[in-house]
Amino acid sequence: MSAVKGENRRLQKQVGSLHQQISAAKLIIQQTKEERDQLEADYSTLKQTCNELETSTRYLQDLLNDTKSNELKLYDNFQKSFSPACEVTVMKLLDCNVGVRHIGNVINIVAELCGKTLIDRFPSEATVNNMNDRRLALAQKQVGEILSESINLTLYTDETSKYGTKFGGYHMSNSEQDMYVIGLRELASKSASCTLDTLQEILEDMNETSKKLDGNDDVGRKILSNTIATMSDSASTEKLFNQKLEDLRNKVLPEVTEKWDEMSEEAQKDLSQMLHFFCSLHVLVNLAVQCTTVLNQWQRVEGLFSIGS
DNA sequence: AGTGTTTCGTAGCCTGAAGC
DNA sequence: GCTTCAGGCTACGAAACACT
Repeated sequence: MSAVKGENRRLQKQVGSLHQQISAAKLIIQQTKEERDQLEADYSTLKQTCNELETSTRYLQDLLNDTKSNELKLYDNFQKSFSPACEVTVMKLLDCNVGVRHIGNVINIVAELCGKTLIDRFPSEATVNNMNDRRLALAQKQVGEILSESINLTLYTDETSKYGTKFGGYHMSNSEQDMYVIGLRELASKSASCTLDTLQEILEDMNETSKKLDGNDDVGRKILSNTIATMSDSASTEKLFNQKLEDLRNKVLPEVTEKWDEMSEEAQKDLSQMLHFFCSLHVLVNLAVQCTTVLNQWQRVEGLFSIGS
């Protein structure tokens, strides 16, 4: 009996020892796992650093080659397009009001000044025009981005006729008083609905551009919801336009405002409220026209009296 | 994706005449 | 000598088209 007990104790000891060994093994496995994770993280960091260094080396090598070489290559024959640096240069020259027909020559002349010779080709007028279209699209996207992030926007609208064609100008300013042109479009008529349709068209275009470039298709609605005031002339159509704009904005507000449903009715009403300002220049112009007519009349009467005397 | 060419209407520069 | 004005000229952007 005592032998059995002794054997039992021995076995229990062995089991205890095995448990200790298992725990130690588990600990080692855990430590190994942690070390492996750490090594993997280090490897990833080193790989990233290595890639960055390779990129820097390539850049410096290109820079060195460019410095050594007298040749300037703007066109990539493999990709069949001009380099991004060339396109940026063209856009900068267009910003300086260099005519599209002269861009190529300007690049050539400046290259000569820097002791470089252009190889292959430089952008033609048609290519510059294409780049200009892309420049405008980029500008539209940038304006859309800025305005959608701004608060307290004011919308300025005005219409004019030129050689029988009607045009609408749309501008916006933010709380820092920075002014942005968002569109100058041809209008079918100066009616309020047509003016509003064109504004919606402009916002939709901004949406499309933003969507194509970074997948954001909410720019137009954000700009509309951020618009809290309008400024226009005193034409009756403008007053109707303002009303229609408010209606449109009220439709959009619940869709883009966070926790709209949790807001009190009063808070919702405050957010929906818009301010409308009207330019009085036309009143002054009309006054000046009337004054001129009266003064001419008076001058004529005075003249008659002088002749009479 | 880019080139070359043409057409159109417009804006702005240049120049000469006239007036002060 | 300066300013203003009108007319001519040039360059411009935009669009269209055929082509590479």
